[in-house]
Amino acid sequence: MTLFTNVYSFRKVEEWVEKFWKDNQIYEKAKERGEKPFFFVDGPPYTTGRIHLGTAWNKVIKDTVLRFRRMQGYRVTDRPGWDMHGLPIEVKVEQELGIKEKKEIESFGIDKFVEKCMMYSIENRDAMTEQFKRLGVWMDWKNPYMTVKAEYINSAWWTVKRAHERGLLERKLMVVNWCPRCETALADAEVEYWDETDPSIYVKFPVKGQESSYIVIWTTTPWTLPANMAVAVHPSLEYATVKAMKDGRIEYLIMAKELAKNVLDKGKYELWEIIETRLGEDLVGLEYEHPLSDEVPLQKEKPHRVYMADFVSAENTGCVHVAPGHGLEDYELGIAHGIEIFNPVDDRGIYTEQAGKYAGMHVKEANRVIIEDLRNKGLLLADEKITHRYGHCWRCKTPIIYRATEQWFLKVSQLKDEMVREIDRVNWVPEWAGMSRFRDWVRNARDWCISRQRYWGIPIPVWICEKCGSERVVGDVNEIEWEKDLDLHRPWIDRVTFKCECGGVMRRVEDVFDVWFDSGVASWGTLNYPYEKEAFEKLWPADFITEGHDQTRGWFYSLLGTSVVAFDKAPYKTVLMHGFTLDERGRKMSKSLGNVVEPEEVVEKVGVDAFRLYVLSSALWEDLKFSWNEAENHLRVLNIFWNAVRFAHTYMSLDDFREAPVGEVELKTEDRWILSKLESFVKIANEAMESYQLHRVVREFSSFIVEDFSRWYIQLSRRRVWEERDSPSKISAYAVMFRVIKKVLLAIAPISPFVAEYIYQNFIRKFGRGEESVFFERYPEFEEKWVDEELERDMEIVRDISEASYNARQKAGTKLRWPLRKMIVEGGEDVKRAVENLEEIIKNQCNVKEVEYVGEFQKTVVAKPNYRKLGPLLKERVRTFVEFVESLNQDELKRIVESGKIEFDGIQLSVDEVLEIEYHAGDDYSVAEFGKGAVYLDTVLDEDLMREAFAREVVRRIQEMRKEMNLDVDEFIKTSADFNQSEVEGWIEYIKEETRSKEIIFGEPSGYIREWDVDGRRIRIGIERYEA
RNA sequence: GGGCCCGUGGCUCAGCCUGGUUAGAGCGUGCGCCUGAUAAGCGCAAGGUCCGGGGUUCAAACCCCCGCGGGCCCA
Repeated sequence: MTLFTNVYSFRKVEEWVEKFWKDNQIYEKAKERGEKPFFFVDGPPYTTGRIHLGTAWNKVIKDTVLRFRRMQGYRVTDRPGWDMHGLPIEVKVEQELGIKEKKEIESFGIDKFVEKCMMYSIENRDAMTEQFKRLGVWMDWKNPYMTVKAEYINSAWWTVKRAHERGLLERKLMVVNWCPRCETALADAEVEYWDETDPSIYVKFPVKGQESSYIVIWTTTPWTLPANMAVAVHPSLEYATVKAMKDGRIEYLIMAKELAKNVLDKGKYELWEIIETRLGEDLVGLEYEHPLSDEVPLQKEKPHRVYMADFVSAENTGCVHVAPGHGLEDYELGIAHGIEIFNPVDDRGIYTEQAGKYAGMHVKEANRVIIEDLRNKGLLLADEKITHRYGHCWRCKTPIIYRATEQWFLKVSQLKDEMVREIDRVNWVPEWAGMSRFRDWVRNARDWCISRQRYWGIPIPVWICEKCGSERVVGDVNEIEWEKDLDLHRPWIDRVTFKCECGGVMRRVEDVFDVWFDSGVASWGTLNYPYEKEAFEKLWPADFITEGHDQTRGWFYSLLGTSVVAFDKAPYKTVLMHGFTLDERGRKMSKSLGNVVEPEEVVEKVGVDAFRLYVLSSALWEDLKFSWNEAENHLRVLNIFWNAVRFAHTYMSLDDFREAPVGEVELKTEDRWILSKLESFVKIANEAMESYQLHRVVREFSSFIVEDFSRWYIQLSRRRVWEERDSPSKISAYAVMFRVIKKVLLAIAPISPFVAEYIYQNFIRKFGRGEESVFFERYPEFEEKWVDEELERDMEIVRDISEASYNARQKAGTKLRWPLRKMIVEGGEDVKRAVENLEEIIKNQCNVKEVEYVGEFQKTVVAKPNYRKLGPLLKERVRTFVEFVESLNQDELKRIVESGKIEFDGIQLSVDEVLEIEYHAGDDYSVAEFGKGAVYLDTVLDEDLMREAFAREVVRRIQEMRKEMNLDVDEFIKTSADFNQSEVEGWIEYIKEETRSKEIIFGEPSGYIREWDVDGRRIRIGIERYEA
């Protein structure tokens, strides 16, 4: 392939570079480089089988940071991780096998089921690995950490043992989120909330021994009523006993006073009055009969009373139905007062025999039956529907229930202070990610339920003696016999038993870990600690981790929790929190919305480098609204960069250029300027990379390449590359371009590695010396000695002046190709200095023969009377006023304008009102303003200028024709044209030189002939190859 | 209901931490220009209640408070 094709073909670049890296084992070599350790821990993606835009973004950030650190000379830990256990995969495998219930898994065979899960997760891992590689992510793909491996399981077991030793592991009855389909406990983090419509009922609980007297409660979960054990009221809330009539019957209802009207309306009571009020605390001890005691006979035996609780609020009825087996607050109240924790619901969400009439019924269908029963018994005060946010299982989307069950907990609520202390020591990017968001989350931390009643997970390493109940926590996989990773999983591990000191047999508890616990031990699991100790002792804690903001409550938290349990220390030093990927309108990407953009599609369309550049182009912690347009824009930036390099490459090749230090060549002003800008860019790039503000690097790169290098420096320098061989000015231009390209390349190599490596190999190493790979270079350092801030400021002004001059030309309709005699620049001292220092550049860029600075341009003030205002004011004197104004000379006018007032015939008038003031630069000048001044362009073309302009028009057209003929850049031609020689008199040599014409014949054109229209004038030009 | 974040031309985003000329860029639109890096590029123009309101200040897109809208997390 041609090394620098005229169009930047990212696909060819990627292919070439991929092959280069592979053939030369570049990654493997890079991995072995570096001195100081940089310990990175990969947040393990769950093995779903496909990466999405967010996962791609995540790994691109990681890869960029790691490449940057490598270029700084660090020895980087780049082990990727895979989160392979857990319900999501179990659910997928169940679907594949057509399994609907948990017990079918047992009949299918836990061993076969778990093997399937293993296979499935490995297949997914492989597919995702390929996707990540395609994004240029350099990680140790051959040696990832996997939560299913023995070494990793060992890390988890060891951690639990540590918790056990510190008294932080506890088995207790607790109300937990429960998925009745998956038949397991769920962590808070595994519950998803969305709107659900449920019953909203008001129920009357008969007060014991008082005819027609009731306590009114409200609930959205009628199915929990069979387990009702108490009613809670707020101690300081005012409660009323209401005498109410409905259908001719009188009832006495107890509820919060302020809510009574609302409740009674719902109950359609015809008449009512408050007969008594008392505080909640005075209701304590009041006994009532269970509303379903006929249906649930067990309830007849149990006591039911009113208790007070602070969690009660003045909503609904102010009396809260308490079922300690089905609610966390209920449970806590129950424990505090010794109320029985009654739970007549089994793992599948089906009532047990204890539920009497409802036994065998699913709780959700029982809702309806219970409501009917209450209605029939006259205990249903009102029956409505409510739409509210309700929790669901994150995997199978089944609505969760709350159940009191025996679970294993890590007592992290005891470690809150330590965790907060550690959070403060971490460098959070952005700062608020840790300081506000995460701190709040940790302050509310509850004990972490780490047990799940499932199959595909790390088995909880606790064995309990059947006889004496003593516990053994295994902290090392080698305490048991095993050969392969699967042996450590269920069901094989369940067959392992120990002999207890008492002579009994110890069996493992059947639970497996919450998957969040798996990834929570990653900071040492990735180092195989404690299976291997050396790396851990050298590296831990992590220098850097990064994940999306959902991981605040997820991985950031689980890592911190396990780490404080095990080491009383945060496992990371810097945490970068990034955003979510949304669609262009800011909505979540989802299959149902049909707005999912796959990373592959993007890479297909704009290439890996542009993709990476794009996703790193805006603040990382903000959500990324994916926009095709923006992605394509970044391809455009790379294309400009490519063209700039191609430009340099073309001429350096022709001249066999060899790298020359810019310190040893004669620099022109523009050279010193671009070198200064280059250093400013490098400085920002370093600072931004170091502080993980990757988007600043991207932005500075784009603006430096597009604005400074391509649009300005190369434009200023193009003529120099056409100078004769060995011209010092040409060599210095080459030297400067070489340095600029090299430093810029190195600076963005971590972000866009393919194009950087390509240019490095085919440009830098062609004209200069270099390492085997761009990634073996040091990240470019800021060299202050090249910075010239004054020059940068001057040039900024010059660019403004040039732009203004283009503007002025546009107004006057004078093409830039036409030379003009003179331009006057008006402005302050800084403008003066810029014009003086950079006069040549201005003349060149603005195509003027002379540029002159003035502090203030002499303008003519023109005052036009405003007749509409003058008429009513002056009536018949208007005419004399106008004559008066016309009689004023320039000095007088200026004075009047300055003072803002004009005296006429004894009255004072406001200039703003009666006159319209205009400033005329003179007909020959076209004016345009810029930030710090204005330019006045003399737009008159005299005959000399006309000839030059025409000559340039001709040159331009001959060039066009050369290109059409596909001539080589340095090929000579013979030119003929049908206009008169006198029209270009004085410019013939110029035309010959510019177009490499050996001769010009004025007469009938020959060779390749074209007719042109030059500003309305028809001319014919012919060119042909010159044969020497 | 609570915590955190975001709200800047039609669209995507800088700027806000550290207040200070006329609030920038790209895309899109219109009109031009340039061109041997040009299947490119460049300029100009139109387009902004910087979400709203209040406060602090000589001065607020920026700092503070209160709302509104969106996102994430939680209850």
